Amino acid sequence: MRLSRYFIPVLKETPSDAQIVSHRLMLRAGMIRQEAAGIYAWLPLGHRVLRKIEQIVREEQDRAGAAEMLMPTLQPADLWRESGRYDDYGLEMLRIVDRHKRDLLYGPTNEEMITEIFRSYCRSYKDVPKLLYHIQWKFRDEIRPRFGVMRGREFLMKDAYSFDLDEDSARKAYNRMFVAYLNTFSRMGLKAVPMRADTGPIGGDLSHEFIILAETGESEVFCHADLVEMGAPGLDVDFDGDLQPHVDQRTSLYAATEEMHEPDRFDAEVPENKRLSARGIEVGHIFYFGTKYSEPMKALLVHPDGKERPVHMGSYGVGVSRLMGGIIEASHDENGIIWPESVAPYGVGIINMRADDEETNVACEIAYAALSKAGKEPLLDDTADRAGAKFARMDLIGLPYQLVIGPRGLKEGKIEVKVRRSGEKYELSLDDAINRLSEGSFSDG
RNA sequence: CGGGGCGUGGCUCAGUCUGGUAGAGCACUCGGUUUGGGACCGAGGGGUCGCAAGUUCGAAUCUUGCCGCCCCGACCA
Repeated sequence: MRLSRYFIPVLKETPSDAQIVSHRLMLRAGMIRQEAAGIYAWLPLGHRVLRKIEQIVREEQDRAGAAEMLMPTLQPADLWRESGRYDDYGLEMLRIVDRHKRDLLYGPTNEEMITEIFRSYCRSYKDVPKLLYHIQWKFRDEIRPRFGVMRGREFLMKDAYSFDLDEDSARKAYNRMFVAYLNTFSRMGLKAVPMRADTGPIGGDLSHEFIILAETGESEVFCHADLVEMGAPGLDVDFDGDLQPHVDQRTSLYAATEEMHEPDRFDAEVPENKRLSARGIEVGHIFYFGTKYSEPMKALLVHPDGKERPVHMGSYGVGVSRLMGGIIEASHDENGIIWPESVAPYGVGIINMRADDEETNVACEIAYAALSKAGKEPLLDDTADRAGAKFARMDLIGLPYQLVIGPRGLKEGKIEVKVRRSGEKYELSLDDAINRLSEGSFSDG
């Protein structure tokens, strides 16, 4: 993409509304525009990152054996009357009446609808297990939206739903999602720690929140420090094999959010030098809830013994739009965003230092064509702006690598590569720079 | 929803207390000088002062109502 025809309305000054760093940087980098409290338009740069995050989530869901589908944003109220949640959900649910005076709602989640779909087609123990997911916009009319896209009213979410014969088999689905989440967040450059979450009336140990540590996190969290650096199982993990060891390895160490925290246990189980208390951002939540919906909604399976019993379900959410804020919170400096390569809107920023210099233009075009061909998705700054403005803007939008091409360097046959994260600069020939960027032989640390 | 605050060119804000008919910086347009880390000089365009009613000779400024937005709290992917 050429910047001269692209649309990145960067802001020099920080909008007064934004308090936390990710919100500020997203506004300043021209990624989003607020249209109402907690409702945002995604401008081209923000939209590209959103799609990259979404795609990683999708790939890891598919790898874990989940099947993608898409449910509507609007749902009939009757579905929610069946589960009893129409009245329970309260004002957070946005209710809409259509021209026929039928009650609708903008879905805050999809348990009811997926249960309705499942029960329509699945009757036998032979029909399970099933693991379905979709990535869809949701709306929760929060009393008080804040923190930009991290706590908006409208948000993009991946939610998966599992259907199994009993709790034991449901645990296998749970473990698939547990491992898939570790890999998903790891691919985005995040260190996500699974923490035991409240299971409500169901009880048991099958609910975890996936938390990334950041100063601006919404809640306080407590965990064994080793969990943070444990890493993910890896993309070659066998999802049809036994995943329990991966889960056990991470659930055997103490990790709890504020509401689940037990100070005495924390002190007893974690050596003093490993006790970590920090702020955390919840980016995923997995939950086994048994027959909570299948029972009232009559999603029943005939078991081998001929008897009907409600199907056992779990749900598994990832806050896709929230993740963007989370990634920025975890990866930025005073000059702007530092995108991990996997979610960066463009791979390399090419800065044309002098758009009126023929030799410079030619070199930029060569680099642009070569990097495009190599799949590096270059963004070429071909504007007539001054050097300082270009550097500042490129730092702000945080592409992992910058290629600086100008007359001064070209005189010596050199151009400059800057690694955004480390600030390291390399003076290279144009060909070397193109080759090394194409191969990915620079490390962004 | 309780508490606090804000709404004035695209952005950041001053002006409101003490009413006199709207300003600055940035951005934008034109001309010139510049050009490797957010240039400089000159000229110019752009504002129903959130909306409505009221008080007044006169309202951005005072009064009332409404709307929107932000922050703290309770609640949430």
